[in-house]
Amino acid sequence: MSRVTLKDVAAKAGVSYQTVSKVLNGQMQVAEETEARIWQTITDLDYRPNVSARNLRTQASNLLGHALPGDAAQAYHPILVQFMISVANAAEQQGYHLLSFVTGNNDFYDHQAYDQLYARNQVAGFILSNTTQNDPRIPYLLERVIPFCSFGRANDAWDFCWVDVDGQHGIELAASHLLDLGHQRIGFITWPEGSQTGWYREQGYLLTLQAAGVAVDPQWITRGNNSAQVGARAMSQLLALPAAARPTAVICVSDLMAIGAMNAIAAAGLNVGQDIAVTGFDDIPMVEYLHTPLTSVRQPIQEIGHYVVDLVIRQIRGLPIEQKGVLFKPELVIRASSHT
Amino acid sequence: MSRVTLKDVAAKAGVSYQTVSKVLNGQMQVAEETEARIWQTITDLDYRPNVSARNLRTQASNLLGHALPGDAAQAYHPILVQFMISVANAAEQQGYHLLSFVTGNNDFYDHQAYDQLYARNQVAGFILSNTTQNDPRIPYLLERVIPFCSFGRANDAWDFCWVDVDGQHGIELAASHLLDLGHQRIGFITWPEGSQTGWYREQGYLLTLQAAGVAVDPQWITRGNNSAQVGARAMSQLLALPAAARPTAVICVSDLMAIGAMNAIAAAGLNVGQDIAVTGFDDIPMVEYLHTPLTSVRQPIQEIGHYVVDLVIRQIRGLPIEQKGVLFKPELVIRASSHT
DNA sequence: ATAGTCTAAGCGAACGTTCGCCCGAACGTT
DNA sequence: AACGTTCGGGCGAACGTTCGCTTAGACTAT
Repeated sequence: MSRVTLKDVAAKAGVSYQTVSKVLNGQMQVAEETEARIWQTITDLDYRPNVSARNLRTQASNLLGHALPGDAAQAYHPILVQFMISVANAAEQQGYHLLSFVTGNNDFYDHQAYDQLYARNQVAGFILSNTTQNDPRIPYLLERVIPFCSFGRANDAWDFCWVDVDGQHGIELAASHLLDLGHQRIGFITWPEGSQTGWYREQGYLLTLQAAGVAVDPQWITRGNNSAQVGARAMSQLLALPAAARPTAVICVSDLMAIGAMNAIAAAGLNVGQDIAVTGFDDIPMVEYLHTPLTSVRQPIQEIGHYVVDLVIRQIRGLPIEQKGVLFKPELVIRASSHT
Repeated sequence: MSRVTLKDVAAKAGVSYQTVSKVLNGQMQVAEETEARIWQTITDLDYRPNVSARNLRTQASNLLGHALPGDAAQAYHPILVQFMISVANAAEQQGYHLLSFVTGNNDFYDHQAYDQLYARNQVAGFILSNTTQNDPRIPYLLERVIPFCSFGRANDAWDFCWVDVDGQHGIELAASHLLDLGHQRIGFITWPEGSQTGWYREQGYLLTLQAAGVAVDPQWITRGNNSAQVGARAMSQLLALPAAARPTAVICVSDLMAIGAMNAIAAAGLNVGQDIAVTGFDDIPMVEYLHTPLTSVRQPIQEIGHYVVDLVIRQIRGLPIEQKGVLFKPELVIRASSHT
């Protein structure tokens, strides 16, 4: 436990403890000489302010809450750790820390846990990830005027802070790249309808092909949950199409699905990159070293984390916010899976 | 901010606020009737105790610190998220929360951040992951009598709390399985020397082969960092051995390396599972759906997380600890990569 | 009837800060 | 010489709890 307090420092420096507090908080009403002496005493005694006392007095908290998916099995969100790291880094630069919690009863979007943490003054605000369309957390937090920022968009009608990656642009990059390579029949493996993220990416796919004068065959679009298994099944369906309709390239909305698709291609005796081009999304560390290295869309996760934190803290501190929603442009990392 | 306090509840219930506190903390000196009335008032007003005030008064904290690797690039620790989830779950069952922090200056084992958090009374103890041999954090924390528990062992001479997976046993399972299938020349792709985790796993490899009467050729053992790239390179080296010495099966100490090895096998025109058997370690969600599904050793990460939390909290609360170090047995999940 | 025990609840204090207000001294202005 | 201003620093109070001690009243035992 932190033994040395303000009073100890004050006693040794020969001032009142409130004066020490002033020095710590930079309220410049202290003579330079005195201030220097106090600082010296602080380092001499290795004094550290007590967080609870400070938070109690200021009615604040230096913690930002971030929910983890409560069920470990469904937890395969490949860039979650990277996101958390960038968030933690950014938060710490501003004197905040990250509180990771799981929501009860396997219900990731349960607002109880959010309510609890905020009402008890444990956290000053929240960072949301895995945001979905109609995400119930958002109206809940908005209504209570609880500071938060989401990684990911939700309903357009809701006026809240978010940062997202421009998935439409990411898929545009992939699609343009494939068109440039001469592909005309391009498949699209995506999530079930209703996914907002999926919708944006699909727009990128549809609009780019349309702009290139390619008529999209509805059979080219296959949907399923985010798993390699679904990717493989979807790819098999595409391969089963008659030769005239069969895609020569496939865009996947996640690396996981792309890996499954590549499996299915190999299982069918075809070569990824030569017979069929494949692109993924996320650029998880492993895809660089797959049998055929995977072309993938990389999100600027570092910047996103920093911006998310900035937006929450601005709300907490009551600072002005220029733009409530911000899109970051991803980049396309081209590898052999789309290059021959 | 939490508007309603003990005094508000007390006023409405017609008692002193200290009495309300007694009810909250179950100090049974309150008449049943009064207690019921107070509980009713608490729910009526939706009262939540202020965490900072409580922590200040009790000189405690309800937070457990856990360091994330500060550098996102090296952060590909596939089961880290699952570990965190199990830890957060277990902690919350005991009224604690998880504070995730990054250590400064890309030095994961920097003790400054630990010191800072503990001295400021921000956390009550720590959970260590990515523990290494000679891990400087351990003597540091021990010396200051800061409660902590490590996921992973370190120096045998150090007397501290840890929970680990029995890697030796895990590799024994893999090796026995391969021996049962008739393999005699079994390669081993592992981390550089000096890794304690690697050493245990290597023991499992060496002892199992030895017990089966197989003389291990030193050339079968290849080392490198934990990446698919290194796995591929190591596998290429093994494949380049003269036919009489070339392994017919390979045990990898991580799935990532196993994936790299499978790449190299495919690139050499051979078939995983038929020409060469491969096993991994971690059983990350994806390996089930690779081109050839990967046989892998699965760690009971849920139990590990719960036990780690239990050990820290016992230290914090001064409860007895029966056993300072605990090993959990992993299981082998057999798939096609070692099965035909 | 008196002393002793028990129960329910109240009260003051403290945890370590920060905040706002006050005050004395020194200085400059008219 | 009287007055306003600034500067450096002190002081009391408060944030919302928990803890230990005290006490009024009721009950029991002698």
